[in-house]
Amino acid sequence: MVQDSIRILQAQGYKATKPRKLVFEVLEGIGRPLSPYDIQDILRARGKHLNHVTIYRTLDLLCSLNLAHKVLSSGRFVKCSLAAIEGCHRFMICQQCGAIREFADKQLCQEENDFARNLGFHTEHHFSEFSGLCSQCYSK
Amino acid sequence: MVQDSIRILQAQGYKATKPRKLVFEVLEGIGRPLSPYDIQDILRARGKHLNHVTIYRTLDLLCSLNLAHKVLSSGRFVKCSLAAIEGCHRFMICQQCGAIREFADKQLCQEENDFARNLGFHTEHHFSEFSGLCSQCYSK
DNA sequence: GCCTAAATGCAATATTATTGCAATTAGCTA
DNA sequence: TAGCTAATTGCAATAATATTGCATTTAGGC
Ligand SMILES: [Mn+2]
Ligand SMILES: [Mn+2]
Ligand SMILES: [Zn+2]
Ligand SMILES: [Zn+2]
Repeated sequence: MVQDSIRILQAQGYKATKPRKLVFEVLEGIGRPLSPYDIQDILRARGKHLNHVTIYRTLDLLCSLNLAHKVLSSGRFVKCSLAAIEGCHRFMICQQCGAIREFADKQLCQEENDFARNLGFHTEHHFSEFSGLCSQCYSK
Repeated sequence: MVQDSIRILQAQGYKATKPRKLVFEVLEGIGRPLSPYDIQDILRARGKHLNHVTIYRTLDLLCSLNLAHKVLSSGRFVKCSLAAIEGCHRFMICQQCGAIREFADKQLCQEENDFARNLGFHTEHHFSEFSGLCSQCYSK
């Protein structure tokens, strides 16, 4: 819900502004990764006009609060679908249809952290995206 | 060695051109991730002038042959340091000093593939970057 | 040395992202 | 509810990153 996210913003001392609500509504409603300019176009089509700088700033804020994520392999943004689930949030992305699914797994993270630790590296965050075929596309 | 990589290019039917050697020399020599324009600047300082389009095209080629990789979290490029090692190549990147280390681990890949498979996803490639502290920076 | 497919350079253009500053607004307080 | 103020937004300029089509050059085979 947009409402929930807005409450989180406010709880952190950020204002619940109209532009922020609009950007979040788009991310929530569309469900797939969008570039800042995609978001601007979608809003324009709805008769709402936002400066792209505002959109960038809003996305930065949402990402900093883990309410959204930047998908690095495409440079686009999605709403986080895992709410308050701890640990690093990852994506599986179908290279055929573009479907994206977010997941988290503590054990996987732990194994990666341990592996890195053995090499002397202290991990604070994982970026991790799987590319492949979703079940639908695979069965074709 | 630049020589080895050039041989791989040729083995695939690509020409061993001067621009390609120059770009590869820079990646090899500098050792840390560089943007296409960084590479252009470095070459310019050495009295060599390459069009940025050529650099982009060379980097695309090198990446397609896994002789280099794009580090997605920064958008920069590094020479592959794992030569012919199978499986997906990952990075650990120190957020303090920028040191980058490439690694591969079959078991980690297998566990990730299995995990995704359980969710119905058939993985073809992992993209994965760890962010944290290298041993040097950690001990400070 | 010649030939040709492959690669490069160039110019234009598109896309993505950031900055400083003036104008506006959300949320607090009286 | 009106007024206040820090936070936020819009605007304009600019930077950084990336792609395209086409004319020119070049590597590598003959
Ligand atoms: Mn998430
Ligand atoms: Mn590699
Ligand atoms: Zn699919
Ligand atoms: Zn370090």
